[in-house]
Amino acid sequence: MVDLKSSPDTASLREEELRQGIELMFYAYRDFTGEPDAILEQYALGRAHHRVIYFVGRNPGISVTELLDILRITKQSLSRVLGKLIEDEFINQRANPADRRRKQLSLSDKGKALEHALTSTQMERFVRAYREAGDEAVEGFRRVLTSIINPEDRARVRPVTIRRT
Amino acid sequence: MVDLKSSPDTASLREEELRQGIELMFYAYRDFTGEPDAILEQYALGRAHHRVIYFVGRNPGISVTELLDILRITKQSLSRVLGKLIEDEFINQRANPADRRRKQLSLSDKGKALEHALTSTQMERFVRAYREAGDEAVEGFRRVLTSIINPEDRARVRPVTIRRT
DNA sequence: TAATTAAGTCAACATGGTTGACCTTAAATC
DNA sequence: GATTTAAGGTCAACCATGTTGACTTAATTA
Repeated sequence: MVDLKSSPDTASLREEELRQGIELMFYAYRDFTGEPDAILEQYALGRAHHRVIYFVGRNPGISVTELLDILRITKQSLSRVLGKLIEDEFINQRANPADRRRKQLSLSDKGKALEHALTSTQMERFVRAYREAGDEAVEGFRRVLTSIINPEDRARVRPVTIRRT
Repeated sequence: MVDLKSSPDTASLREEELRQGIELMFYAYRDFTGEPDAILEQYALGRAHHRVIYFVGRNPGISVTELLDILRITKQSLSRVLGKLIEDEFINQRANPADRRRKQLSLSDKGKALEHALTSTQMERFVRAYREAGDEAVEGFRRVLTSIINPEDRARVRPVTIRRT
């Protein structure tokens, strides 16, 4: 437990710092998802489809179960979203030859193009932010956000160890 | 425009760095909202109610229009959520004496208690993360996330200028 | 052969977004 | 004083994306 108040009426500096973190998360996430949402609308897709496209693109050959484990949604919820992406031919599936129950999901060329369009907007946002904030700040950003993630999931984010100079 | 690939087949180090930022945002936001969601369930409230409770608590006397401007949702969507919070007496409203069309929203004692319960879990997550990452990292985290926010909204996050020592 | 696992399906429902039309009250402006 | 504007609210319909629960099929493993 943490003492969040230092006096009855005034918020402590500590509390201000922590609330600032909370608000940064809210506003940053809101704006971070804004541009992709606008693109998705043109394809009659939503944010849920973006997440699937992103993680399939990032993990070619991923199975449905692995995808569920990343997204933390139910199979039924994924199936609606994934079904549409397969039907619209953004995503291909083929059986895993080693275990034919498993399906290997991957992006089609069309899917790769959309993934690029969506992710570009977010990458460009990070390019600007990293440039504005500086290399040292980027390292701090990574350290704090990694610690915000539940310990068991931290390894999911591939670490970038080599430093640019 | 930014060159996001340095070679046709292999993702560049630059692209890896940017994708790492994207994934940190996804996983951190997912876990950051997980604990409050569990508490909200006990009150038959959802994440939307949490956002309203948070920002009304943070800005006592805020008007509906100002709240809409923070949340970026429609009046109709807010009214459903806000209406329930008023009915359940988490939030009080009274007319602004200077302009009686405006309503001043504030948390009741019951609302403050819930706000505290919800926000505590997120503040404790930040306490741990700030401690793990260190003071220098915290400054970097703030700089990067601030730059991720659209410029016109950066001032919404109150800056913490005084450094702890 | 039996049990388990991966995947999928159907149905019903909840939450929290959206658009559009319309109303009331109060304040500001002509 | 009359008109316009602003703040807020309301009703209805719809949509996206999450949930639970029950059940099926095919393939692998014990």
